[in-house]
Amino acid sequence: MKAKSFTKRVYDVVRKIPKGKTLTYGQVAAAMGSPGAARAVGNALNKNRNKDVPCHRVIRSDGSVGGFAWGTPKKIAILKKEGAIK
DNA sequence: CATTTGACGCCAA
DNA sequence: TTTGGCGCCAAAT
Repeated sequence: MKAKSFTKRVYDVVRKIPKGKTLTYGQVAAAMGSPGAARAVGNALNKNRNKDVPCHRVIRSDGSVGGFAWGTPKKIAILKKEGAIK
C-alpha cells in the first residue's frame, strides 16, 4: 500500500460517502486513522477544493454544515436536496 | 526552513 | 442556552 499523503486519504474517505449521508470532520479524520485532525481534514478540502469528492457531505459535529469553498449556502442547498439534512 | 492560516472540536464562563 | 477561548493537525505562503 502506498503512503498516500494525508489529503489523499481524506478524499478517499469522503469519496466513499453515499448519497443522502453526511459525516463529520472528526469522523473522517478518525476513519483515516488520525482522530483529532478534524482541522486538517477541512483544511485539505478547502485548500484543494477537489470537486472529485462530495466534500459537501462532510459537516461539523454540531450538525452545522461548517463552511464551503464554493459558498456555504450552496453546500446547504445540496445537502437539503439530497435529504441529508432538514 | 519557520510562521500563519483554516471548511474543527471540546470545555469554561 | 449562547458566546468565547484553547488545543490539535496538516498544508500553504
